[in-house]
Amino acid sequence: LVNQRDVAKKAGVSSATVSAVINNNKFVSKRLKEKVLKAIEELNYEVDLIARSLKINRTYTIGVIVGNILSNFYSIIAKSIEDTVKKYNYSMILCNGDDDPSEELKYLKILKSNKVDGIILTPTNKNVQYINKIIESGTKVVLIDRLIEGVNCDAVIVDNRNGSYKAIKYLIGVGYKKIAAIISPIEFTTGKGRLEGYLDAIDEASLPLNSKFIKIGCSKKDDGINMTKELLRGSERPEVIFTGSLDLTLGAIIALKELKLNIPDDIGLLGWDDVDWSAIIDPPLTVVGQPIYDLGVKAAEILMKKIKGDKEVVNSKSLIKTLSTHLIVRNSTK
Amino acid sequence: LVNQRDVAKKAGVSSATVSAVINNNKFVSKRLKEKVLKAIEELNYEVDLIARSLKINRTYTIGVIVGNILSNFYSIIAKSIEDTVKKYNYSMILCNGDDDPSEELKYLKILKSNKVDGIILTPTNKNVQYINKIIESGTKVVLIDRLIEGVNCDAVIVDNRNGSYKAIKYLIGVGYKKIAAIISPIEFTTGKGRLEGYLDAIDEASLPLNSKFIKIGCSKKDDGINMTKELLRGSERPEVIFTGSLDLTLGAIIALKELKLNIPDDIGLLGWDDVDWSAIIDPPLTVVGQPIYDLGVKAAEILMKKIKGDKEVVNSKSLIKTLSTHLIVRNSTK
DNA sequence: GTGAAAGCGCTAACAT
DNA sequence: ATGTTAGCGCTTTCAC
Repeated sequence: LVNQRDVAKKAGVSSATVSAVINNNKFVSKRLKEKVLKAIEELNYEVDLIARSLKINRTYTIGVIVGNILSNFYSIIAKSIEDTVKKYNYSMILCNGDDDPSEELKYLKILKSNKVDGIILTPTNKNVQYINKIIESGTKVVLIDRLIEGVNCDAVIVDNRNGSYKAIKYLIGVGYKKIAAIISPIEFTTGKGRLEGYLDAIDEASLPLNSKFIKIGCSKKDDGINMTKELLRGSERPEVIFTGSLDLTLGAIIALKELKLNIPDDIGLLGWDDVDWSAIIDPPLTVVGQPIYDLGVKAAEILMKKIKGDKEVVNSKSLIKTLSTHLIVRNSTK
Repeated sequence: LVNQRDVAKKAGVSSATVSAVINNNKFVSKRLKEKVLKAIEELNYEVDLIARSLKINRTYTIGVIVGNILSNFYSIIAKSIEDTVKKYNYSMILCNGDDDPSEELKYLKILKSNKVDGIILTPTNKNVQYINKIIESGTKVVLIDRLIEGVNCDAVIVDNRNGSYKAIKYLIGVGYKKIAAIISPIEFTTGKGRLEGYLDAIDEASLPLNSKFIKIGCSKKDDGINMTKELLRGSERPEVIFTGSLDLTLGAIIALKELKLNIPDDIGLLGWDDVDWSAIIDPPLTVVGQPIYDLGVKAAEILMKKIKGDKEVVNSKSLIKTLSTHLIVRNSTK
């Protein structure tokens, strides 16, 4: 490995001069600068970013930990964050927390050790202590999609309760009475809010609440498949299913197709998230759409401001930005 | 920040002893060990992985650079790699090369500086020099999905030419004559192979070759949309379109729906890659399926073996593993 | 068994 | 304008 000293030796200067040339932060005479550049060229030298960051504690990269790398929802989030930070000359490294606290912790540690300047994550609710430690250490953090108690930091989320409420209200409006819901864990604010909206709408319409119609579990595709099947095994069949996340929706569709149930004739389906395939599947899906790309953009922008030391943002300890959802009616509901 | 010296001071030992305790690689008396552990506990100390790796040149993490983070194809690849390396107690950080040589180079540098023990990437063909440099520096590399000339390293790919050949042959078999193809750039071995298969099958059947029926461009969704529309603007309309990548397929479907063309009555569609939505869209898609998850598993396993210094793998300079594709016939073709 | 000290590659005072 | 040097936090050889 060729290092700064090798370059310095070859150019006949000190390593400080080499550093100055590389970082362009001190005046170096044209003559020496050229010598150094030439030596760098010839030796094919490259700065060791890791050694540098050991020193300066800054890397110009941010880390992102998402809930489930397989989900299109998180792909879009990741892409929007990267697109945004790229404008600030920042790079992004992505980690798969997999909605698993121990994986999350592992990657939090890796990111911290790699001295990323900031972290954006969809938190599980088990690592608040460590997250606080990271914040105290000076690394900027912003939460996305989910909130957690006990950590004081900015976040950008969506009006979960309201999105869900509007959806169920719509279903009731078009005549559905037996409405089932498949929701992600209520320890997450997403699951909690989406369940609340469901409950509120059912209550408001004075519909009987049937606990057998409510399934709560992890939010991956397979969980969606399983919970849908469970739901349909019951003696009483719902007229429509509301699924409270993208992958839960995907799972429900797969299960319904497998059971050869026609949507919406045999059973209706109202999903969460509007993505590429939402409109092209059979039938096109009625969904609660959330501004996924925007979620990432907003989070990244807040993070960049915090990193740059923007007073307004830095002073407000925990700014929570809530974006709104909107109902998109297509053909999976009658 | 609390460091090893702080722990050493608190425990009344030397920092060498602290290091020994942490790494469990020297004999330390029970008495001192306990003291050290207690100090670590009380100070909430954590090793700085980056400082450590500056010293030992090992991180127990690998880096993955994918072509397009938005594509489900790459999500699956990433997940399968992570699942696999996790078994070896390795972590994975993911970067979005975005099929852009300069982004790829940027992330290659970041990964190298972060001293990842290995890298898996779907290469563009512009950074062979740098990739070779990385390999020479001792970092293990394995290519996935695409091959590039001029770099000597292991790779796992798919039988592109054959997959495409079988698909077109099938189309010809069921009576299609005017067969269009939308393919990713032929500088990539994927695009090249898939085009070859198309050409070979057309040739073998002595069908006239219509250059207007061949569109070659980037492999993102929007490119698929645009090329499909271009194709349909021509005076002569193909009877069926073959799309040579997942996102190209997605784009074609979106474009066709937008143009209100019925699949397969107005025009047939044969796509590439079998993913979650392939079978649930309208109509269910006939596709060339490739073992996506397996691609990642194989690549990760080879990488792990190289990192562990497995003789067999390390000695064979550039082992290319080719997995096979298979045609899945559904309803998007007549 | 344990500790002192050198050094990984870099940056930033400080001295010249 | 350029060089000397200390030190970021860690590991590891070599004394003791």
